[in-house]
Amino acid sequence: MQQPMQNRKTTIYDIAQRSGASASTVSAVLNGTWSGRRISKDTAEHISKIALEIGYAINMQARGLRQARSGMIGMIVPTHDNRFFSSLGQSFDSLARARGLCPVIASTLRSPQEEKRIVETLISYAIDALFIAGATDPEQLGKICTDANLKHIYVDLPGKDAPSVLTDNFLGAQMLTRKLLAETPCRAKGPRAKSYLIGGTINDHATVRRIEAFRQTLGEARVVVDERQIIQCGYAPRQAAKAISQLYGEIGGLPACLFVNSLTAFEGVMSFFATLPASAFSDSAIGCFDYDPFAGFLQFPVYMVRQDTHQLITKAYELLDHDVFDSSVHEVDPELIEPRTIAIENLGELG
Amino acid sequence: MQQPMQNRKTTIYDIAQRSGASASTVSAVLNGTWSGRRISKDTAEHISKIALEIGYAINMQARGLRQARSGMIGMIVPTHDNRFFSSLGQSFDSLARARGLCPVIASTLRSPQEEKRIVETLISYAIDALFIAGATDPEQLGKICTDANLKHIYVDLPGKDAPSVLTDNFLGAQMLTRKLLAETPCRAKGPRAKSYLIGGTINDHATVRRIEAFRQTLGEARVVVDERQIIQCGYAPRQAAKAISQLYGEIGGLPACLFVNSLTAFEGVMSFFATLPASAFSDSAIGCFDYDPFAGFLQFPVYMVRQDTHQLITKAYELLDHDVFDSSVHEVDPELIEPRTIAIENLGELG
DNA sequence: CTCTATTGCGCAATCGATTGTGCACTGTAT
DNA sequence: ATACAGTGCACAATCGATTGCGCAATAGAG
Repeated sequence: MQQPMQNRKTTIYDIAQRSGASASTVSAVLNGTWSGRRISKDTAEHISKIALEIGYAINMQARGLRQARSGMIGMIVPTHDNRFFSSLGQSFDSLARARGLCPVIASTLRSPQEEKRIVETLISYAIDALFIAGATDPEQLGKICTDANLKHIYVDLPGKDAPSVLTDNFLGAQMLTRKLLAETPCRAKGPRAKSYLIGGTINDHATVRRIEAFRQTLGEARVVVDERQIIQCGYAPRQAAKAISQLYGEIGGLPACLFVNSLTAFEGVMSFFATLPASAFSDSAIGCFDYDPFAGFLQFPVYMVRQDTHQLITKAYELLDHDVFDSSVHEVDPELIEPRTIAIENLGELG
Repeated sequence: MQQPMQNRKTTIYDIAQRSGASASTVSAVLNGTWSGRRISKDTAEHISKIALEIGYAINMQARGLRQARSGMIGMIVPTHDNRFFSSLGQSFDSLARARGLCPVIASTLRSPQEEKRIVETLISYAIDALFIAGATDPEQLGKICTDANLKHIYVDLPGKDAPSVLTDNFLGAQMLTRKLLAETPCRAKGPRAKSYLIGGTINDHATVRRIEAFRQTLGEARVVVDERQIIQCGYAPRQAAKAISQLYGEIGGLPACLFVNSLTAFEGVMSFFATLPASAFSDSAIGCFDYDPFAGFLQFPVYMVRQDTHQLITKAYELLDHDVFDSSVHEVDPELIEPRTIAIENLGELG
């Protein structure tokens, strides 16, 4: 059936020759516009059959050039190797393919130069839309997209010039803080009786909202939070390890309530915790914003907030479909995960 | 500087007009072949300046159409949301961009139909090469790639028609099994004194090699392994949970030595472990092929094997660069990670 | 001063699919 | 028989960059 080994790939012209029809007819048949072009059903079926036989595959670059679109949709993330972003990526990928688009996920490594380069590259490939998930300089990217007339949607961070889909970080942090306060053994005295939030940076909108909720929730419990209880050490495990170690030294133990602001920071915290005796945790309630299945099974209970990545991406696609281009903000509720629970799996590993 | 808002994007023809040069000259200047085409340095600089001013961005579809290449490189993985594959993805992405290629990672969800569709799609976009990491039907994909004249390299699974880069699964499993045997408390009696391997499927080459090593290493210790000690329950957490629960019932506790074949299976195992008292683990040595930072900090020690994803991808790119197209197999050593260790981070989160 | 090299660059075809337009033919109403 | 509407399809331009080829101008040789 297949033709042996032409070095050149088969084109609509090859099919035109074999079928006796013109290239435009073949094109119309293969892209589904044939009835609109008043091609007879017989012709259409004949051509389709030949295309199948010789194993025709369309050249998307040719189509894209003509149509000034590519059928690809892009998303930028800080890194792939992160539970949250890879989960976003999985949903992005599945939903893109479900609507016939080719997903392209690129990582920026949190570098403003890289994220600019990447977006420009994606624009050169004429992607049909861009999801911006994690950007150090959203304004810069927004301007580039606008100039290039590229639809873009912010995911997990708010943008000024286009719609955003966010986790309700305030709600999540509020749930987590309340839970931690409720579960705190309350035996700790002095500086150890305080609550601490560790990890993240002020540049990050999510972190800002979580801190607000942390403050307000503690305020409801008539506790005043001072600056030293909010430890902004970034996301890197190493920094977090250093920070928690220092705190431990300063207050002579773990605080009654510890809110870790990201999984990567929690990795660092854990590497310090590993040096402590089991008894060190008995007076503390520990929580983490973001979910990891194993983190729920440590020696001590860890409360976690799980963002609904699938819903975030689903909403983002809905905004695309409905041609929403204002700078509206759409929030998705996260979920509080109790210790020793395996959360419902993402699409990936249902097998 | 920027022109206000042309609906159409600027092309080399726009630059040709403004500079007084021809489109072919502009093209040569912008793609770097100008000295080969004997364009003067003055002209080149003049054109480059104009291109910068009006914010020209090349149309990669036009270039790709003409050159029958795209400047994109593809990789297929089962899922994004998996520590191993997302780590592969991160290295793939970084190294692609380092050599000026646009990375495209697509997930197959372990479906033969999907993986076929995806590869065909990528071929339609004229990707320059494809890394196949995780495929249920590698032969099928190999044939498609060969027919399309597409360079492909297998990563983490061996292919028959192209080079493969693999973790030395035998070595990894041997290291892990030896470690587990050395660390087994040896107090368990009867059926609980045996060693068990749980997770994975026989269809998977990695699993096969790991089982071989498990068997041989136990053989060295003069232990015969029967079929029931190798529990092939797939990768899904749920299946693994069921399997370990059943085993626990059958042998009246945990085995002296438990080799879990993947992180996802280990998630399922953990969800069962969470129902057990801490004392249940005292007679067992537990290990997992694949690494998770939190899994190292559970109530009991967990020995893990960490695959060197960066090296796997680096080698794969080297094979591309050196035009290796035979079906040679290249192995990369994994690393045994002791409990309570944070392994060296991947590129992603160096911050 | 003529003749060949070399320099510098433009012309036009090309990649493969899409799409606006128009031609030929059939059927039908007048 | 003439006109008119529909049917079914082909022609050729087009998207934007690349590239083989060739022409003009200048430089240097004799």
